[in-house]
Amino acid sequence: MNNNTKIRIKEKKYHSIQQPDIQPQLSLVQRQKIRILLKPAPQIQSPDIIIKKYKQFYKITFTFSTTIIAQFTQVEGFPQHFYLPVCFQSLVDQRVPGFQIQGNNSIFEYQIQFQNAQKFNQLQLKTTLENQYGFFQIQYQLEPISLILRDIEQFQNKNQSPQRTTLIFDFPLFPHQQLGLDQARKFEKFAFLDSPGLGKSLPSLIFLLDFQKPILIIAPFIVHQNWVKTIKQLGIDFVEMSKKKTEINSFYALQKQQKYSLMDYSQIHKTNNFIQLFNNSALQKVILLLTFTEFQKIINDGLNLKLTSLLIDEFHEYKDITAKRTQLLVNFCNQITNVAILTATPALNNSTELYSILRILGLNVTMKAFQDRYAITENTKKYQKIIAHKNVKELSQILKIFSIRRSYDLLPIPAVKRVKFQIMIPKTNQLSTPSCPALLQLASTLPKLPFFLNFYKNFNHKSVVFFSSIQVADALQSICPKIDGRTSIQERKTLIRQFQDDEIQKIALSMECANLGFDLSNCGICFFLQLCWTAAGIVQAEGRIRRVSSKFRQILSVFVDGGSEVENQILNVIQKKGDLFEAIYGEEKIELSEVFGVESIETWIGQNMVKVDDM
DNA sequence: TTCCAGAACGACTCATTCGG
DNA sequence: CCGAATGAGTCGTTCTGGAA
Repeated sequence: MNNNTKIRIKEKKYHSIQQPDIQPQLSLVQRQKIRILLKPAPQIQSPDIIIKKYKQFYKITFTFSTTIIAQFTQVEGFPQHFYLPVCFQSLVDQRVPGFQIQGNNSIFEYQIQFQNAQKFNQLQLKTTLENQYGFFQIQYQLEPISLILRDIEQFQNKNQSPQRTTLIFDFPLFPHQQLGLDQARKFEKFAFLDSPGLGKSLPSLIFLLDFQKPILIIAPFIVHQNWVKTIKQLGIDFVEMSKKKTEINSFYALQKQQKYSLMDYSQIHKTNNFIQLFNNSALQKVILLLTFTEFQKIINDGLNLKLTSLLIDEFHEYKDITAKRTQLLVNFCNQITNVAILTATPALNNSTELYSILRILGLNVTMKAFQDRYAITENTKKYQKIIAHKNVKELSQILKIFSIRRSYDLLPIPAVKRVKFQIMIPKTNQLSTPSCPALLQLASTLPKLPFFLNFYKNFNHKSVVFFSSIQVADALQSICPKIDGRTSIQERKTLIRQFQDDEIQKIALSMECANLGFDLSNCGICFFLQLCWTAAGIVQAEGRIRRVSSKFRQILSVFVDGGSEVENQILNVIQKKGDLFEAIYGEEKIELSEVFGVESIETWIGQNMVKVDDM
């Protein structure tokens, strides 16, 4: 038996170790309904913080001497600890050194008393809370008392000895990135929901670095390279130890305190005493880059990661709260204090998709309560279908507290011109409407495909074609290179590089693959030969060419239209979904401005598509 | 509930490298 | 030189998302 064999056996042993799952036993109080009111309070004097447990309720008292009481009665749907950070934050903002909470289960009444009444008056406070947080439209439900205690404890700690040190990095942030970071820094858990291309990764990483803990990054494998790049950009010290396999695998755990080290799962295997390393508080400077499955493995191995902070990239992959992986993440996030969520498409289809974001951020309301409040459902024969949204303004206000979303208007990126490109198809070619959705996409495409292929063969401008069925991909292959689910990562990179370097003029991209991290800023025209089912998908796809680094002032987004019924159906679905986006974030809708024929496309391009450096 | 497509992964094969 | 270890590539499975 040689040395290597020994190591392998050791690792297997380590994997079989099952650590007991230690879950804190929370002492629960009954949920109760409260509503927020403001009224003047009598003057009280007492300097100490007292937390007393009675038979039926807890009484929590902070510093006294105040003139305002916020009373909470009759609330449904939200936990109290959800608004407590907000209260705390508003107090911190107003430089109020202390306040009081009095809670009483039996009479369903809570009180928060603010100290230092001279600095603001009742009206001011009410306006501030209303304007900033929509405080008085939001209704809350009480959480387990231990969570309230935890929040208060955190608040105490923060005020007495601020745990958070703000790190300064040389790398300059855009103003909007700085703004996002500033808002995030008021919270322990935060969601970065900016539009694609606005740069979410840097601020979110800095946000977590502040906490001085090991950082776990969960991201799809394909964007790992981007993260390595981001981390390098920050100028964080780490040492490259090996150049085997791929670039990703080339960073080994560096067991020195002064430097950050970037690791991935394969290195955990290679590090025998990883558990000891990770649990050692001295090892705070580790950034662990994982795919979700690797993360799952680590959790199953029983590795204690409770002292880490977590960053979840492309969070829309976890939006189904019933999915196993989402459940796992929610449970894990409840045990740790610092979480950052990143996604550019928080709500693709309906408002309930925002639920898992709020769960990760600490909301503990049931799915049913959330759905009742924010979605309109319709009972079909077999299942409950969500057909529309309601109370979106309120939901939007809640989201604006714990997350930040900005869209393109912040940046000097090219405007987008969306047009319809009409292809006339002989009527006999139209297929009957199939029942299966995937076939629906295909059926809408097949009749126009020969015409488009013929057109595109002679189209001599740099452009991208988006498709969604592999059959279409195979057809397009005869004209230009394509990237779909079957293309390997290496191949994708090569193609993208060649396209950016003008070696290839035309390229076909699958809508699904286009979601992740491609930068095609050297191109100004995209064709949608097929559509996906969501407005956000289209924006994402356009986002590949519509970037800050783009060489164009205006990009052309062409919807290839065969004029069939099916296509109109799909477009309707997309536009309906766009409404939700607009209602929550006030973003632009997908609307087609003009109908172009073959000649008018050429003319328009000739007149408008000018590269910036040609001007 | 159904179906299809894609992502990720494990199991497997095959070729190459390494240690004794 | 042989067998074990390692790496690359392929195939099938599982899970998820999306529509009706």
